[in-house]
Amino acid sequence: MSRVAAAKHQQYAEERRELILDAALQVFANATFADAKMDDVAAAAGLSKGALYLYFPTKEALLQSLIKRYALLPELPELMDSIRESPPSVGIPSLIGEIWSRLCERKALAQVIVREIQSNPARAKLFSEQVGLRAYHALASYLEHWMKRGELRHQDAFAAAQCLFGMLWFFLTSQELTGGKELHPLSDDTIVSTVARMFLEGAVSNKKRSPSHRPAASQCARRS
Amino acid sequence: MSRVAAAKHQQYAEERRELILDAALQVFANATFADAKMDDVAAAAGLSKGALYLYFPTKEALLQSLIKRYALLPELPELMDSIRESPPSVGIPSLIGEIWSRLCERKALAQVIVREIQSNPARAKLFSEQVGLRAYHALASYLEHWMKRGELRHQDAFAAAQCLFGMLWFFLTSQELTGGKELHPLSDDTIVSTVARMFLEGAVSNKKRSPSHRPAASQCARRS
Amino acid sequence: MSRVAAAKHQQYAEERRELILDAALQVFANATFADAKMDDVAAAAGLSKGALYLYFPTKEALLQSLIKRYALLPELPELMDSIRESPPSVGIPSLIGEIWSRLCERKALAQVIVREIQSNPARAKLFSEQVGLRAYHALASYLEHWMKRGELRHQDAFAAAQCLFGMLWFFLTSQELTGGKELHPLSDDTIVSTVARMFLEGAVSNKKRSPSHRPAASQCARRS
Amino acid sequence: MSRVAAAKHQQYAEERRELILDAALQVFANATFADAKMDDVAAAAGLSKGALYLYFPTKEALLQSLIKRYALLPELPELMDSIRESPPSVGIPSLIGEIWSRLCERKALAQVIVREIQSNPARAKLFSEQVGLRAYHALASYLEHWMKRGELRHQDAFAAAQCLFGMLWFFLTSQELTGGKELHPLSDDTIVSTVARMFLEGAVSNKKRSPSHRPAASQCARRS
DNA sequence: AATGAATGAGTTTTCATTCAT
DNA sequence: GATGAATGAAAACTCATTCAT
Repeated sequence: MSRVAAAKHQQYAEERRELILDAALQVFANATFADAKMDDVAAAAGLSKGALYLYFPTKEALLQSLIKRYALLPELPELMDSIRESPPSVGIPSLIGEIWSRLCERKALAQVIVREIQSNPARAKLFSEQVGLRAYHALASYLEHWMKRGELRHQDAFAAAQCLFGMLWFFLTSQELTGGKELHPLSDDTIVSTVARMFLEGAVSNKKRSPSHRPAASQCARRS
Repeated sequence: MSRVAAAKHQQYAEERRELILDAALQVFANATFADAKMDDVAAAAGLSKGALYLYFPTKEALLQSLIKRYALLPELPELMDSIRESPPSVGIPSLIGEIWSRLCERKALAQVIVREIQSNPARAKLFSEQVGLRAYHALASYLEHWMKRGELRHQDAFAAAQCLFGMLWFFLTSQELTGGKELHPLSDDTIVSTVARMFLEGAVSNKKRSPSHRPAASQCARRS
Repeated sequence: MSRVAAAKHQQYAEERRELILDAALQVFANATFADAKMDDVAAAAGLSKGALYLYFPTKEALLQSLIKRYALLPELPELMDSIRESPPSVGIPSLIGEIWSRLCERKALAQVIVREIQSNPARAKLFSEQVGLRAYHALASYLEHWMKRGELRHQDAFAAAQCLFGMLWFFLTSQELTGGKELHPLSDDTIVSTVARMFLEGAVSNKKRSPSHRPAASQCARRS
Repeated sequence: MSRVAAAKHQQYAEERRELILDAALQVFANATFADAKMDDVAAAAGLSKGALYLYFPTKEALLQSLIKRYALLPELPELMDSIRESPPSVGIPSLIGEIWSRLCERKALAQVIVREIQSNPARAKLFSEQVGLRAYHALASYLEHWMKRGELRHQDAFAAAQCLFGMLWFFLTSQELTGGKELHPLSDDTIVSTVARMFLEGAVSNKKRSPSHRPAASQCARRS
């Protein structure tokens, strides 16, 4: 086979894989991985069952490719770079807005990941190495940068990063869980601004807060 | 059968169910529900497979009983009652400490719930009605109470409650996901105090904050 | 479970295994192992497919159990013992008769073994260790015994043993191959006596053979 | 198409078939026919899978062509002709040497045949008619020729022929089975001379044998 | 009430065969 | 003629559920 033909080949195969991964994402999002049938994936991809196995050796490999390829937030490092020099009061709201809109686009993937990762060490490792830690490090390093400059309170940057992700993640995944969509719908704007203010300023009323006298914080600090 | 005998009967059956649910929780926590075998549940309970079916008609019923019975935070309303009159600066850190210790005890249950609920509408409805909303309402009503009194900033109380739960939940579930346990271990105290301060005060450094001029929040509000 | 109940259990399971192995032998003998279906084995055993897997973990394990358990000639060592003191002129014909009748009983097993063993190293090793070598050694040691006493010609005893088995084996397996059954049927007696005489005396006519002058043997020896 | 072009065509197709059969022989020898994949045959032939089907309609047809075309000992009749006038003491050792060297060359084919023929009536018939019987008849007729001349003992010539083939066949196929190759290696010369002497003279020591008084043979004859 | 052997529908995976290019 | 992607029927194996004991 000529070099050109081989390259065409490669590209075709890549398209096929993409097509199948898309289909798999749809199917895995609507049921547990274990409950999802390869038949359904095939049907969703408009292919025969056998064709799936031309591109992925097993069902498990299909899932792992899904986790790897559609990394949850592959663009996070770039996002972080773009706001690195913006102070948190500007950078964080903007960052949260970006993350939220991207997470919403990838809700199905997020669902699959949250469900399938914990129960399986191999998948957990894969996610942690390929996806999870990078995001933490990028955000934590941004926070540390501004802690040093005195804009942000000194604290464990990794823990603070988790607080931020935690709030967003919970809004994302709890909408179905709590029937939030019907019972207490929140607009994207509300979510983003709530998280941003909560992360930056907390819930305490402004008038109750004075630089000289802040019992809440000191108490809290003392407690731990 | 005499009334007394019937009662004994009832009690015995109840004990059996309890025994089986405990076993099921162990088993379901270590694997996906779909991957967990009834054989394993039976073995963990020290019973025969057949005996399981004397007390639960199907595997699915077993899971649903699990979700119902071991509600994730059944004592939350009482907890809220006990701090209702404490101002947030005192009540919130205390509440967070209590919730965290209870969540840690029930990590297995939390894992099962987070995994199995989303993929199945019936289970989601069950959780939402029986468990989820109550917790939100209790916390939201506490927050609203102190918003009215001017201690807390006015905002969507439901959203604020989600922020709080989100941070805790994420710390709970992300430890395995991100390899947090080995790579960046955080003590329970660190977690509790970090969440408490973050919820109350946010991440912004104190000296940067002035009652009269707060660009972060306004910017944030404008942005969204 | 009481010791008695456990023992009963064991025995029951053993009977089941026996039943299944019998069925498997029938099925594997009529088709290649690879072509035989577990459904067919189940049907032949009067059980469901699932029941097979209660007693044998895989199809391959079933075959290997078959090879091990129904060793082709487990009684050969005893047979050899019983004729050890008989001179070859008596012992060999008797031995051949015994072997032949036993082989005929186990024709199905022999077919399975001859087909399935060569293509799979694991099976070949199993057969060689569990079954094959013992038989060779037993016969070879008998032959050596009588070579030392001068009753048998000195030669490689292992090779001579193979000649004997080879003739019998070939009669056994070639009947279907060559259509021997219809085209040139041979009675068991003919086969046994032919092999016995051939092994002891060879094909050369008696009158042509003289102690002083034997061109055949010398020529043969010179050739190799 | 002109006659010439058609002939070229024919020849080309014939070459293709030859190429494929060679590849198939390699592949079928290393695994069971059922376990061998058409992909492997195609790869071994350096062709695409589709091309195989241009020359053989099915996998089964490929096997049957293999059996027919590469008849195990097509040259046996000629060999027999060439020794027809040599007395057995000369002709048999020479014949055995020739057969052995040819069998060794065609070990792969022999393996395929012995495995695949028995389990399938159609294949067995094919082999028997096309290949097996011719060889038997040729050898049997040679033996009968020299029985009549008094050089060989009178006996069933067909059975005697089977004895000869059986010994050789067994040496050929048992080398892997019994681990003979490692545990008790025999040189080609040893095998050929052992079989030749065994066939002609048997195992009995010469000094024990007297023309006038031979209990072994008579006993043997009486027994059966 | 308790058991655990048996069931069989349902799932993943394989591979001979086809056919559009 | 040649290719190899696609097919789909078939097979091994699993496991929730049943039921005779």
